[in-house]
Amino acid sequence: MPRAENIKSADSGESLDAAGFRRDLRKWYKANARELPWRESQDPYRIWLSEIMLQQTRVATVIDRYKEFLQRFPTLVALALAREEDVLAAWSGLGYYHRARSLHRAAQFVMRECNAQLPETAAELRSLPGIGEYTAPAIASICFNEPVALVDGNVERVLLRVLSLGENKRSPAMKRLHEQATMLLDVRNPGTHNQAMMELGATICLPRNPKCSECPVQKYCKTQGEHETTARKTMRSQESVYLLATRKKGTVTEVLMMKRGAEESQMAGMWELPSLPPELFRNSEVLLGLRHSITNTNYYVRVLASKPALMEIAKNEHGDALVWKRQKMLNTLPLTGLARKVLQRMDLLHRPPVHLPGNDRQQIE
DNA sequence: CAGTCGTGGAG
DNA sequence: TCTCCAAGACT
Repeated sequence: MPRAENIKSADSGESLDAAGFRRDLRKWYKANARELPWRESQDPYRIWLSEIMLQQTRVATVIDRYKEFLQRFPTLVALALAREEDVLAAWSGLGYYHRARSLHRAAQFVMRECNAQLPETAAELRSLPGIGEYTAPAIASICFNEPVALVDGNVERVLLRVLSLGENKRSPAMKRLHEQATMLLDVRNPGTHNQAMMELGATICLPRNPKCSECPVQKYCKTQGEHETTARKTMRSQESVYLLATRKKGTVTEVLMMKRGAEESQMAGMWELPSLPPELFRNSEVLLGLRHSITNTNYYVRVLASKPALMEIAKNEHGDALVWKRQKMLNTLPLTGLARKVLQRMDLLHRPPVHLPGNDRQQIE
């Protein structure tokens, strides 16, 4: 239990040595910053892309996908001129597909209305689709040196701990976090400072088991890692069954695929394997079984091998949505993450759809 | 403004 | 195995 004598919590910002905090944080960051692909330049398009990809997505997941995406769409103009289908294909498996659609729309807007130059202030950036309260100052500070603070999940956690503000999302303290972040901001190096705050949260001030002994700003911290966490929603379970049907046309292998409706709330317009009613196949022999969790639902997935009877059921269920797709073209489709996983595991998916200049290595098999 | 939107990896 | 949740945005 916190001590009631801790009377400084209400106006904690005042009692913190902001200048010292900034200095120690900056020194630590210069010595310990991870080398990440998006830290190799300040090119606005590249920083922008990285910020969108990193939304609710781990650094380790993003690194390769970021490089591949840049190979495929090297510039803002290249992205703007692409078809949405191809943008989604490059995003396949990353999740939160509205990010890819927004990115694409914003690129088209910037190309047309801004002479292909990204706006340079947080306020202007904020009006672009997909750029919100966090991403706008991130781009503005990193690319254009605008002295604006940001609060992402990392910064929020760092500030709550350093200032001992508790975790109640509805508390007035929560609303003042941006002011606190602004107070701490290094206005001469805003981009570096903002990244340092996030880096601290991502590598030292971890949600569970923070590494306080390694923390460069431990002496400024009121809680020393004590931090309550709120309970999460429990996961639900749901079973699902998919059909994996292939056929040969001469030497060409084809796979039966299905396109999700444009009005679907999840993964609209993306491709997946034809689904079958799970209740009919409780005891069927399974080609592949796996679990796939989406938001707060665990999907227990069974994939069945093709039989004529199953084809009939699928045809009745989905009709014209079913399309035979050439196996070699599958990696150019915007596949759902689950479809990608299944096809990958069945060895039906070849290397990523990236044509590397100067790398004409042939497909294996 | 609370709900919704994906996914994979760590512990 | 199961829970947690990551550089949020949008409605």
